[in-house]
Amino acid sequence: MREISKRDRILDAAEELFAERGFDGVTLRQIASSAGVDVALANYHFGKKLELFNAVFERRSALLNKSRLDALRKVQAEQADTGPSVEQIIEAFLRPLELTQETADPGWRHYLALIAYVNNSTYWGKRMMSKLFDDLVQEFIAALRQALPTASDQDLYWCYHNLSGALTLTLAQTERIDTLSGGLCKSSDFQAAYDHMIPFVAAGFRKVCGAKE
Amino acid sequence: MREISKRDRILDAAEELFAERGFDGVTLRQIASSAGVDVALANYHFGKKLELFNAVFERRSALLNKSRLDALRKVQAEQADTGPSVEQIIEAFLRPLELTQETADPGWRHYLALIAYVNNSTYWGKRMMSKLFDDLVQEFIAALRQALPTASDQDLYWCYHNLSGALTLTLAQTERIDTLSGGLCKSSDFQAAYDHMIPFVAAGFRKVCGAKE
DNA sequence: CTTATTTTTCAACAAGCGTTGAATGGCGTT
DNA sequence: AACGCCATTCAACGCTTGTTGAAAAATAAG
Repeated sequence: MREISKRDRILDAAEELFAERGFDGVTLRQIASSAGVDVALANYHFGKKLELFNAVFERRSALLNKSRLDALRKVQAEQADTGPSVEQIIEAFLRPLELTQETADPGWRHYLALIAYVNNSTYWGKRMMSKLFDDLVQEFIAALRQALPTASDQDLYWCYHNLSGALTLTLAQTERIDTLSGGLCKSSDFQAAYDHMIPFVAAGFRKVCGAKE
Repeated sequence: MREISKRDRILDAAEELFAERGFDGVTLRQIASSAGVDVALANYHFGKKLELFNAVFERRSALLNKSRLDALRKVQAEQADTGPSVEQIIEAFLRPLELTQETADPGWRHYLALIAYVNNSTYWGKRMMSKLFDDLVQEFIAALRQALPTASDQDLYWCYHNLSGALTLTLAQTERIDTLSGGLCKSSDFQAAYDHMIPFVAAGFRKVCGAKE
């Protein structure tokens, strides 16, 4: 069993704490303490606090984007003639996020909550989301445009906005749905969330963007 | 034209800044400076920083809840025989939030962004959302349960979760959809957002919770 | 073993934080 | 005009913050 380097322990601790309390709600001393290292070590490895935040945000983004894009390419290849259905595209958009549930690493869960925090904030979203996730999103929207040839771009983007919102709240894992439902639904159960989200969102896309009958 | 009291100016400034940067991202000195008052005045009127945060969050909640509940009661009275449709219920849930666009007061916009911030955070959500908004939400879910008599409660709550997510991201007004769509969609245009969200979400509810054909 | 390099800790800095008690101001009542 | 009462400011407190340069420890190289 490989030892985890102190550098990685700092990233892990920062990931968890930033996800829980945001950039300003966490001090470098809390991070260092949680990682079991001196406070100056974060500065040595990553520079300023903001650079540590960026490092955390970027660490897993490439891997995540690749696994989602791979899923899209796969259904596109399988349905090379007709093109993938709306459900298949949304499935490819969401299911790779479950990857985080299977691995033993709890860091993925914290990371997804961090994405939700950034995506829901004007201030942080502008600084961090576009650079890392815009290309991927436009790929998926292009696929949806093909699956819904009668859709206007405006309708398409508003529908994506609804999907993005439902996803963001899921990633945030706020446990609010647990309370509201009296324990019937669990924020930690991504699979159940996506099982419901995929048909929900697909029906929404078809209704708003589908061919008028 | 009535002068705005310094007490209210503090609430307004705090509302705007908390919505933008979160509880920990704002200092009392920034709030005081933005309100044009001394830093000690916030403490005189509201006590600790956290109490000011609570005061901001509670200030508009009763009025907002009333206007949404009134909208629900109205469609329920209009459709006393059959009960309101899914679309009508969701319309009553969302449209009152537009109220904020018509009034000249920009505070409502900041307030809704603050709700989004709180609702998307595990930490703040647990402390602030339930107390003020649970009763209202359960009212709407009860109405939806009646409109969708074949639905299981679990399906119902997951669908509400999707609605809540789409709404939360809308309230956050992150302008991310503006960028993605190349200006075609505007975060500031609540009406366009709800025009698309209502049919989108209604179709989702029907798909997941509707009678199997 | 010695040296060179990287990693980690130590100790401290200036700046900014939330908060407070005392002083000041304005304003209606007597 | 003197009083009392809020509202507001002033000045300062003890504490925590992010950051840094130098010391120490660990690791790698010769």
